[in-house]
Amino acid sequence: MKNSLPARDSFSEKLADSGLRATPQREVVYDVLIKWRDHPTAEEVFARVKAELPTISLATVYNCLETLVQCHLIRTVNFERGPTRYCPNLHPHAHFHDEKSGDTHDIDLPAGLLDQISAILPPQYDAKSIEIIFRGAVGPARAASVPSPTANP
Amino acid sequence: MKNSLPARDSFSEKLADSGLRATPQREVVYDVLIKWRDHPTAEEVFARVKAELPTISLATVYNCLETLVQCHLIRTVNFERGPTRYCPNLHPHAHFHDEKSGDTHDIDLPAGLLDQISAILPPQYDAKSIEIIFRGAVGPARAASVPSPTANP
DNA sequence: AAAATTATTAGAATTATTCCAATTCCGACT
DNA sequence: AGTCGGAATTGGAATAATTCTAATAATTTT
Repeated sequence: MKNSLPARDSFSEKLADSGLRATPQREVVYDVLIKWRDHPTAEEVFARVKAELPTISLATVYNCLETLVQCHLIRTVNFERGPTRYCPNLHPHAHFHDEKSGDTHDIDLPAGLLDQISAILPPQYDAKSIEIIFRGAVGPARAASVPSPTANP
Repeated sequence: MKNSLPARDSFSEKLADSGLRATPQREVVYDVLIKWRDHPTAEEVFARVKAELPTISLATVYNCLETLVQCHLIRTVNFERGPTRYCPNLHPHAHFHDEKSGDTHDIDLPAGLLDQISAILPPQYDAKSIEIIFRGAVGPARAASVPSPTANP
């Protein structure tokens, strides 16, 4: 079975599209984001990348992150004052911020929802992107229609 | 004609609800937010408030803003890295960030939209609030069905 | 392989915010 | 009115996050 993600190829390609090179630092920064998809801060990325490239500097991590954002390989996430966080999920999705744990989860958006939301804008407004952020709590799995998973494989 | 906004009353009341006082500094900070509804930063609020209270300190502006947020008199707005901005509009609304001018406009939400959006969440997720941010351009009023404005009054 | 370009690095500088300790203010009680 | 105590304000120091700068290193081009 071959990997369905065109990640490695499109990684170099997307950089090349902007006339930039796929350096070891950029690769490892990107790999770290792909591997731990928990919306880390630049400092957290720095800590993780150092395991692989012990001599990398924080400035380089900032540079790489900025570069990857420019090339549309990753996105920034900003809610609450505080450090910017980074997200390699490029599909349209919302973020759910769990106020208890501080964790942020990606929420996939049903097709058409974004169009529906843009429809509320007055005609002069032309939205290039829409960001949706939920804040709240993630409870224990609520007993919904399925009574109990006991008999499930 | 009496003012339809219960602002001044509810201002003192909402503070009192939290056992806090309506000080001149808090009042002027709040007034400034009500008067210029352009989502200013703390520094901008500081500059505006100084016209009225020349001896106020930046620390006090931060304190007042924080206090007003606690009492649900204003809200914070955070998009882009950069300073937190403040908004006295408590009705459910989205923000449209004009990338040309840098201005942020409030967009009223039609009734039911927030419920509809929350409906996309898996059952364990309980959202206390939803934030919607548009980014894009506010163009000149688009000529839609009307072919040309030439003959228009 | 020299020149030119691009990328990385460490540290200084900047920005935004919070912390702290010292007054000042205000309301309750004498 | 005078005093006590908590609440609020203040200026400056401290911290956190990010950007800037100038020097070096790596890669590509000539």
